[in-house]
Amino acid sequence: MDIKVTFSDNKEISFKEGIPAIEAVKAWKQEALSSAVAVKINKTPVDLSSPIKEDSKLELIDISSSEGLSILRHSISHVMAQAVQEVFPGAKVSIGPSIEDGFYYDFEYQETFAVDDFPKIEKRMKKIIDADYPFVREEFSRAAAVKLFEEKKENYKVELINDLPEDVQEVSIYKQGDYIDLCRGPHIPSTGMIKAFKLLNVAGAYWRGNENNKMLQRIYGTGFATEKELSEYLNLLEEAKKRDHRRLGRELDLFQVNEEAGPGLVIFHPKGMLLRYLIEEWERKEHLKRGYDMVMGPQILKVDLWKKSGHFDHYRENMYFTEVDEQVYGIKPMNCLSHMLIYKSKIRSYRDLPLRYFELGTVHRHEKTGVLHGLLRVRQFTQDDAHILCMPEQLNSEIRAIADFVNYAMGIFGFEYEVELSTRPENSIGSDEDWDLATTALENALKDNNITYDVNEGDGAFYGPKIDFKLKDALKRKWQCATIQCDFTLPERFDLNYIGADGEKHRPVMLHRVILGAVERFMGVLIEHYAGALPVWLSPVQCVLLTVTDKHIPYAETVHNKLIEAGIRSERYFDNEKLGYKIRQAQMQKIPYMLVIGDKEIEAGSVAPRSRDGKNLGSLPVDEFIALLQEICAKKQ
RNA sequence: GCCGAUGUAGCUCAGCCGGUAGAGCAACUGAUUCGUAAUCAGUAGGUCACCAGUUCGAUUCUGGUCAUCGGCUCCA
Repeated sequence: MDIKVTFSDNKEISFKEGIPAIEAVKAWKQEALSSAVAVKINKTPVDLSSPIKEDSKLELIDISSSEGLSILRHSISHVMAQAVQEVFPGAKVSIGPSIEDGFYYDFEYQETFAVDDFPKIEKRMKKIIDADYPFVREEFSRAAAVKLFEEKKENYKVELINDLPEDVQEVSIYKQGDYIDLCRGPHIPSTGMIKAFKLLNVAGAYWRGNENNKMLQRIYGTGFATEKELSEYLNLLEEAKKRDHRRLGRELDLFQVNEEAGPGLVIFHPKGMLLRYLIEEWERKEHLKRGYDMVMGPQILKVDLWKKSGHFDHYRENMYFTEVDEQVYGIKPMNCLSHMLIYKSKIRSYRDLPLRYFELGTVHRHEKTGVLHGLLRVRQFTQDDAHILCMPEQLNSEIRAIADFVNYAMGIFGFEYEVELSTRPENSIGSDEDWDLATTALENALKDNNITYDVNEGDGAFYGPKIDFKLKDALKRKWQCATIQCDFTLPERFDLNYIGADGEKHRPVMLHRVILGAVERFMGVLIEHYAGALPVWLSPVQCVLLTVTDKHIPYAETVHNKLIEAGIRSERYFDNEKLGYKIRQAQMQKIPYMLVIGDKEIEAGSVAPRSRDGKNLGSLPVDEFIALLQEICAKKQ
């Protein structure tokens, strides 16, 4: 029987039923095959060798597409697994998917793999690639597959098969050479198609991502269609290293994390503190503009209050405690408690709502040692925190206002972000009804505002669901900064009320939210985002005066005073060095403007600005330069 | 917390098989007074992360602790 195949250019060709996709493609466009890794038959990605069984739409998956690349990388991970098992007999395989920038494969092996083993493994991989083994797909019954992997002592694969849903009767396996792996596919036609790959690092990883399970050894690698793309990617990794905020923090003298002081505790140096001050000042003004009240609570509160809020039961392992006069106090890991007490200090009317309490609140959290990371993950940090107490019917507009605020703020810094809705976790407090209400409120607000979002099941806070805003840094890592959490529970536990229009008591709803998140983390992300070259309005030093010789110092002093007077953060660099040297130093400090002062400038009463991107702005009267800088700052550039 | 790696001068890094340490840059001093990314010379600087053990002797070997890095888990 003949079947009809429609290609991507809408051309239709008839074939015998069961013809391999690759043969059909040959009849259509032979040359398209050279860079095709797989095909989609009626939108389902399958191997090029797959038979076409019915009238179908056929699309090629090219190696240059993101889908094609991920198939290629998945295939490389199989080749790596084969190589690892050949080099290290007895190594057990588990899973090996493609990921955003490459792939990994998790192994169990009695000895530990080291980066030094990579050349051996890579050499073996090359051999496998040169042999050009085809990837052969076979269907197995569940039982036969279990038997096969049991014989091979691949207990992780057996576990994977046994955990498949009951209605799954058949599984597919892939072979290349002597290597057999349980895999859904699709794969590239043969190993010879792999042109560029590299193993990157080894790390421990829990089997199935569960910390109660055995830890396996994960080898990370990456692969590309061409050598050129691979080397571009490796260069990018090098570049990313250069903009690591920990390195820049030291080079630009912004902050330190000192072993003597303690892990995860940041010490801000003058320039770092100035940056922080500038961010915080901007934020305070933005909050006042948007109807927030500034408040401030104490750093420690009696343990009973933490018991009342539920933190003691659900967050204790992350908290620090201290004892004063035989009374136990909890050092705050969150700012909400004081804000609750402020609300409770008076009888509130529905006319008072919403109330928006804002605090740059410093909190302490006992984070596990292994997660600490520069400014991005610390044990003491300051949140730009606010708690909004409102009537349920005000939730939607409040959430909208926060989302607008976040959007505005991220726009200032030029960050892209993604939105996630996180739902009820296992260890949580409150009734199902309240969780439903809260989750629906967040969801509706997102929908009403046409905000696209993903759902993150079970990832909410213990007291309520949340909307997370994840922004992307220079290394494409996503960082949670802004978040909105909807909470019916704390108002209940603290018995918060307002008097409604009906004269009766009602329960307000609370939103917890942050815009930048933690100031420390945000600064870390900012530093990487700008590669240390902060915009002028945030630069701790906005311009530096460079004298050509000592005799230019008196004039440069008068210019400096004028700049300082005008509120510009100017620095003097009058050292007895050649101009080129001073420019290099200023350049490495990423100071936005270098003002060269020599005979010409003294004569003209001007400065000669050079921007850090290497442009000379010619000779400019001092007042004009001041006006220029002020204009740039006003535009938050 | 878990897996692995690492810890030598302010920074980046050498230091073979155990005999108490070097380089470049930075710093300091002097000379030089110079026009858009490194002037020259000299000087100083280290309990080799910390604590034990093995040894005649440990930066080097062994064990432990702490910290950092790459991941996992967790998270602002």
